[in-house]
Amino acid sequence: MENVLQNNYNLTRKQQEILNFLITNKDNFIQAPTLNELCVAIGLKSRGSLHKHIQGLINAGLVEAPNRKQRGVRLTSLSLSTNSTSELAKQVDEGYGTPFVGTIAAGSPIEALENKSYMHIPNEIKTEGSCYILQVKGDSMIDEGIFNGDWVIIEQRSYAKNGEIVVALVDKMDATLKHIEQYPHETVLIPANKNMKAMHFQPQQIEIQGVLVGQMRSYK
Amino acid sequence: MENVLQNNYNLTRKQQEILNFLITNKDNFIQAPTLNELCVAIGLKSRGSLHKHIQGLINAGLVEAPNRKQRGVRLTSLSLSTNSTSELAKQVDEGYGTPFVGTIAAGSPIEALENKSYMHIPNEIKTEGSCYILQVKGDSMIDEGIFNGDWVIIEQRSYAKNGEIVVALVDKMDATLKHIEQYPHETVLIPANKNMKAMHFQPQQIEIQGVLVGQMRSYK
DNA sequence: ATAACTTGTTCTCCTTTTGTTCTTGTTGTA
DNA sequence: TACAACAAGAACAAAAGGAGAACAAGTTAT
Repeated sequence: MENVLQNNYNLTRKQQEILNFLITNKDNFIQAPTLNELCVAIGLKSRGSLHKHIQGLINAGLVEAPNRKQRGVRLTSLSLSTNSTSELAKQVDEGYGTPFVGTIAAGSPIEALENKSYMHIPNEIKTEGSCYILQVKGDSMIDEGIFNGDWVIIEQRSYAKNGEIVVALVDKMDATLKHIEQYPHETVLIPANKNMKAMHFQPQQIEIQGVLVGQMRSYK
Repeated sequence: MENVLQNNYNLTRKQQEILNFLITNKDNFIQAPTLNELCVAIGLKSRGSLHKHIQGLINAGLVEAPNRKQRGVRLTSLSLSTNSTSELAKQVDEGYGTPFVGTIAAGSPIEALENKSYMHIPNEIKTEGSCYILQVKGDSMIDEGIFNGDWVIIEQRSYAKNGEIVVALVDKMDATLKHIEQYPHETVLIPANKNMKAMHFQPQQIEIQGVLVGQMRSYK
């Protein structure tokens, strides 16, 4: 899945990611988020690092944060009204629910649906972040209790901790759902199926497209 | 669409919190609350501290408190009109969802929650019939991909086909989630766990309380 | 009416949180 | 190799928040 945002400004990738996060989650914050809260939500450990990105968004007029006041980061009306708003964000905002994107099978690209549809899923199996749903094809995660035909809820995110289950894009070609272990010189994708072996890659071969946060199954 | 908790640009976090409290509880006070009452309600020990926040709300025109008169704190028409949509309306509008009843563990009665709660689940994992949700304790269905802590959606029903997964009440005592096989002179409950054995009962010992129609899991 | 009590107000002193700026180091790319 | 993007963390000042004392104006009880 490509980046859902169109780049109308000279934003860096990270700035774009943060803007995307702010737009998709603007209704999820009771109060305008502080830098620390955003760090946690986005996966940064340093306020200082985040601040630089926010500063870039402020310069672009997309975000405002009262100088020196401790009142959090807010979107400007500009960023809310321009077409820089991602399709995904718009749809979530309009109350369609969580987008059901398509199917994921080991060794193939994600197969998108012709007509995107939406499901209303409980908050218990999704996160504050921007989430989407895939249907699983195959048995590569069977020991983890993820079966052929199950739906998985994925938080859109480009990083992961070791051991998390991720949607990984291999060589910009094949999408797959696996446990991930990332080391400086190697990234390992580990299926949860006794009959399958872990696969080893160069870190740059792997692009994380999301992290598993929930799962559903129908017995009908 | 927006609720009571909407951000006001000029307010600090505490001011916003207090304003939210006043709005959501405006009908719960017989008289306008005093500073001391608000301290108790909000969790402050010092009137002086609270007064500073109230002063900020007064300056913002959102609250009024007759100067020096001992009349308590009340909302202005401004704050009442700009925040008229209550969260309650939202809940009524959306319906209550599917009841979350309690937990089910092999070999124990269903443990009901004191405060029943509700989840909104997608139609894909429930049926037209009346459904409820249980949280699974234990590993008796692990080979079926139902893990400890998973939620299961149960259609309330007193009969089942052979092979279906049911909530079965054994001897009017213990509730359990198992595959069921019903024969004229015997009812068998079959766990989905290689380490556990099927259990055989007289038909009259078993009472079916529902049939599994869906399952959910959180990886948060 | 007087005393006792409430209540809003102001003040000082204090801790925690937050935004900001820096330096250091890593990584990916032209 | 050089450069931009990015991350982590230290350090700092201002803002936000909290406790409590003191006081004056109103209210209540005796």
